[in-house]
Amino acid sequence: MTNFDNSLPMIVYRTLDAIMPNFRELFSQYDLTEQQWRVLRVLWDSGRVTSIQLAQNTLLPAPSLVGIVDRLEKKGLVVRLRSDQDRRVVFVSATPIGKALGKEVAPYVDEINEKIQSAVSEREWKSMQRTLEKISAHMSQVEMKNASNG
Amino acid sequence: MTNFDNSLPMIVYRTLDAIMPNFRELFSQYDLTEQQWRVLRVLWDSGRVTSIQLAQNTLLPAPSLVGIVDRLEKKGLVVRLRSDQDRRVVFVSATPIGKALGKEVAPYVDEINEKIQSAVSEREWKSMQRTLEKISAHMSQVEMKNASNG
DNA sequence: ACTACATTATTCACATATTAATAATATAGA
DNA sequence: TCTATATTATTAATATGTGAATAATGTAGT
Repeated sequence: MTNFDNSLPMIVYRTLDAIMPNFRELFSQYDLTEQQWRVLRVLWDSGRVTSIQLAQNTLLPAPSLVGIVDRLEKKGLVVRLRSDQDRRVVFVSATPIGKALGKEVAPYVDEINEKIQSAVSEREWKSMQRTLEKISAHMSQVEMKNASNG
Repeated sequence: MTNFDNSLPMIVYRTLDAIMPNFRELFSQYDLTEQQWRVLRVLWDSGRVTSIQLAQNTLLPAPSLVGIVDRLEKKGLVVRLRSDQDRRVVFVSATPIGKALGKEVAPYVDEINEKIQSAVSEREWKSMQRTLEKISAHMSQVEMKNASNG
């Protein structure tokens, strides 16, 4: 059980359980989900972005993004625009209303993030971040789908 | 963006994206989801457990546990038993088959966990864990539901 | 131009997360 | 005993995650 409770997944899930309700409580006041806010946050300072870039920048899976962007579009916060150069590509961008909402919420998000960081020293924080990045680099399974050409 | 990419949620999600596929790949070989394995793992060395305890020990939300336990029960890996002392309470316990499966998978899970830990020194690991626990303690909103009696 | 393959976004099927509500049961107090 | 309230598990409604498949389009090579 020590083994289980001290595994990285459980450590990380406990952390998320502690911090995410703070964000969700905020976002619900603006009728946003956490994922919807992540999309707004990325579009807000990225101009227009393809679905693939959006997935990378928000860390949201592409199939989930379809529904998330659908709902944001229905609220008038973002728009989709098909590329002329490559008809497969779809650009997503925030509307003025979407950008305004993003900027309205951002200060409160920053506030929560600052409260989180204030729990530990800056050295502890950066150390933790480096440790998690080391682990990520060590564990990422790149396993190129079609690497039969080497 | 620096602010966004370096926020704890994004740091943590990047970590999960790097490590969780390793576990899921393993569990899928046994027709288990990650959540289903967490339930087996807890029941495996906890005997019988109420739904509330199961939620606490697995970190899975109670409403999700209903379906997860349903599916495990359908596979013959766990059983539900209503308490006689308190008819509201439902005990969940692993069947012999469930325990056997848990013990079969466990070594491979340990292997992945060891690989994860091997990415950093033991001092780094414990420091990271302490940092995240500090943050959790700092951010947990206890907000007792009915604290109108004080 | 044609064929084989790659890429992009989406759909599909299923499992889980989130929040609020509910049914069944328990418990304290008038 | 009766009533108000609390507790436990579950259901309901909606949103998202996961993995595989698909439609539309692009590209390289013949």
